Amino acid sequence: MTETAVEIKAGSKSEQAYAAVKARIVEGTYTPGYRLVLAKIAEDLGFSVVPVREAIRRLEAEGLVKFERNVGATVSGIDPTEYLYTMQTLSIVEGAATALSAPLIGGADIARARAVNQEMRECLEHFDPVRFTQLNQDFHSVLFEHCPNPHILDLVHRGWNRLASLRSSTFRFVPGRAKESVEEHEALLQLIENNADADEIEKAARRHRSATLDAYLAQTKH
Amino acid sequence: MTETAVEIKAGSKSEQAYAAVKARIVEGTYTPGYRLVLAKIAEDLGFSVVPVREAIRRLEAEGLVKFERNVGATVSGIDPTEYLYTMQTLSIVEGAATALSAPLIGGADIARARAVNQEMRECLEHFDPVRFTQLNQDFHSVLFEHCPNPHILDLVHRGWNRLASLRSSTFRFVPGRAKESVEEHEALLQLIENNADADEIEKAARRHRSATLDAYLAQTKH
DNA sequence: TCCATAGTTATCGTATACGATTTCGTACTC
DNA sequence: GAGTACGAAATCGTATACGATAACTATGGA
Repeated sequence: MTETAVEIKAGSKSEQAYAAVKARIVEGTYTPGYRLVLAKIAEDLGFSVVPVREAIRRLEAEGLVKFERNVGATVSGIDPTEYLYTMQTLSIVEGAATALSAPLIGGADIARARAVNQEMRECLEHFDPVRFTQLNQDFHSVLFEHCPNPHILDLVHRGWNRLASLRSSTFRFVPGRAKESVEEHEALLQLIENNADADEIEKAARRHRSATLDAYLAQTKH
Repeated sequence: MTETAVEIKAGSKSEQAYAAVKARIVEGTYTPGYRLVLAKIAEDLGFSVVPVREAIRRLEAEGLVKFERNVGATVSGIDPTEYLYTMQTLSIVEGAATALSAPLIGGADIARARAVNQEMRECLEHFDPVRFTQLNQDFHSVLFEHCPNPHILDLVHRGWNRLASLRSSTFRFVPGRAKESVEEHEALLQLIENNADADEIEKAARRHRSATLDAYLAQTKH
């Protein structure tokens, strides 16, 4: 009886394993290339391998893990090509998510987003890439929390997870982009506030993402 | 030695099971609501339940199957809300896929697409909804086969699979839409042929999908 | 007659076990 | 010394087995 709550929260071992491994990947404990040995993970968690296998397979479907037959699973890295694909896709689904959410975003949401954005500005000055990246996600979460289409929202989240291993790399490697980003946030908020055309909002949101991609490409091309 | 080819083709049992069940769902052998009993499927295929479980989980991740803990798996149906979400998402990703592919589509591709579209016209006259739906997919496959972003292409395919259970329902239930669709195909081809603006192509492709959704909504609203 | 409850059955969830495959290391040959 | 072949260790893939959970059925009481 006393443990019912815990059990409900825990869910099946397969799900626990999924959540555990995913968390380790997203938070960076398991870095790209890390070899995920089923038996080892199972032992760590105190489970058998069967639920762990299921978890890995699920992560594979989300692109976080590469699972090769009779060889094993490794944490997916993001090579430049993958990065391009992912950012391009994110640009599209974030654009759509923003446009769909915009009419549902109220004054309180805008205020919250502004507060987050303000904190991001401060992170710029104190040079705190980790917090900046977290806040960046928070900012967009505020925009998307009213998104009327859960499928699209799901695609956004998958993209974010896929990029998780690059945590704050843009901030570090593409100087100036972070500052631009903050300004684009404000511009986006104003468009939403003024009930701008859905098309215009979508384009702005898209560009916000693809500009980061472009900055990255410009940086790495030589 | 003689069986190597077969084994390679077969892949792991988990994959075989995935392919088998997916095929049965997409082709309509398992209709929405159908109860997928692990032991039964396993027996059918001659496997044990473990690889079948993995297969079902994968299908769940794609939205084709609903898997409830300690209850079992059923083939997902598409209620009007789900349909809306899926079509809206498809509209977005197909729009993007078309716009990205357009510059890579050559004269031969256009010709092929036109031939398919012509056959679709004939299906209209002979009233052949099944073939029409197949050709419709073929048409778009021609457009997308050069898509430079495999992630986006994957999203398109997932959407198609998700709609598979509704096979040809639009044709049947929304009179006139099929004819419109064929005309929009031709218009789309002309835009691509004339190297129209990417934006314009994207919008046309989007509208092509969302018009079907609108027709459906208009039909069901009363 | 209808509802509640206890027992039964069907099905799921996971552990364990073992055969299959790959990988790595070692010894042997050229 | 380099390359090949063989063998051992690690790891995966799947079958089987069993405990846990939920759905079903039948029985008794209101």
